[in-house]
Amino acid sequence: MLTNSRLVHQPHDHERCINAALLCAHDLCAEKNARMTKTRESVLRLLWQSYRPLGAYQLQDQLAEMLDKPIAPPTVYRAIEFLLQLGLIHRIHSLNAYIGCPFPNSEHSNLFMICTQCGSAAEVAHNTVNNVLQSTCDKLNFTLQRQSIELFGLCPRCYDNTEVSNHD
Amino acid sequence: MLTNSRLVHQPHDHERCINAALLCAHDLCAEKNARMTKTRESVLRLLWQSYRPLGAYQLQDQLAEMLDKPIAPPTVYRAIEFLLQLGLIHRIHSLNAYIGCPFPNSEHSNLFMICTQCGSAAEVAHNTVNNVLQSTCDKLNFTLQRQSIELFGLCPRCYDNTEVSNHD
DNA sequence: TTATTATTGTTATATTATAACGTATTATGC
DNA sequence: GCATAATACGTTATAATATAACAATAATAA
Repeated sequence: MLTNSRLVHQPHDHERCINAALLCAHDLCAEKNARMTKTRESVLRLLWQSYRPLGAYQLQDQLAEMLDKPIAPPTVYRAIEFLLQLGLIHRIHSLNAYIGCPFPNSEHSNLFMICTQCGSAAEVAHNTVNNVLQSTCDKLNFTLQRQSIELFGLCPRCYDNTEVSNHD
Repeated sequence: MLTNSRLVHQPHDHERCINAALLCAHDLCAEKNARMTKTRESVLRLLWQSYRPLGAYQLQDQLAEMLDKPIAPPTVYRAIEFLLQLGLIHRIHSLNAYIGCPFPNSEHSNLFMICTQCGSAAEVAHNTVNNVLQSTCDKLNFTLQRQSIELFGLCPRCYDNTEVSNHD
């Protein structure tokens, strides 16, 4: 199992995560002959900075501030589209929001655990899950191409907080 | 495993399915003291009639035709909201569309197999899948509340058609 | 340098969803 | 039955999300 769950839910030096992700993104672009422009990198950085998925118009606001100039929706959506194509970010459909992918190189489940309390989203890649889904598809003669798994509930931290408040 | 996969992908007397679903919906309403009005029943029928999920504005058009009067978006969204609450329909987030639930009574996976060719969506309830997801959440101390699983690929029929055309 | 391609800017608009408030309908107590 | 409350629907306006189309600019290649 591969996950950023602990990093999402526990304090750590997140600047290092962000920098590593950006480096990795640059490498991937070099490899694929794609251009990591200022706009695209800024969007990727913003998505990494946030522990929870950001909507396109939240990104628009933050990007405008970061680049200190007005940004129109198409600019944001183009950057999103580019990063999605490269697998550097994911779309969370049930939230109409986007988030940085912690392991863009590996085959994975596209599985997210989204906290209904704090909004954080952790990604999980788990072969067992993939295998079960694949075999279910096989049984029904469904040729699986891609998947989107969004789990909602309480993250460890918010669960603990709830417990504490229940003791009041 | 519980699924409507075969019904979705093979010819059959679908009128009977629709009528059974409507009857079942009426029962559920009686049980919960909810009102199955004409508008709500019409929306449910339309969603059942279609083998693929329908968007709110597709529903608006079809509902206007069915009831022979103009229908505004809020009317559609209210009916959708009502039916969602009762578990009679589901929302497919990645499509912004809605579909009738073939087994509203049973606990289930909220798992859909959506054909990228014909757009059909079959629902699957599978304990094994649920268990694997639950245990994955347990491992990461994530308290699962609900889930949305959307699998994309080729349904049996479209896969067969593709095979045939590959022989050309 | 010039031609070519890729990216961004800009304006307008499509698509999906909801807020707010008034009217009509249905259920309930008397 | 009738008054009352609760529920559902009609209507208008608008919010939130996303894309189309074309002009301007920047990066790359010839």
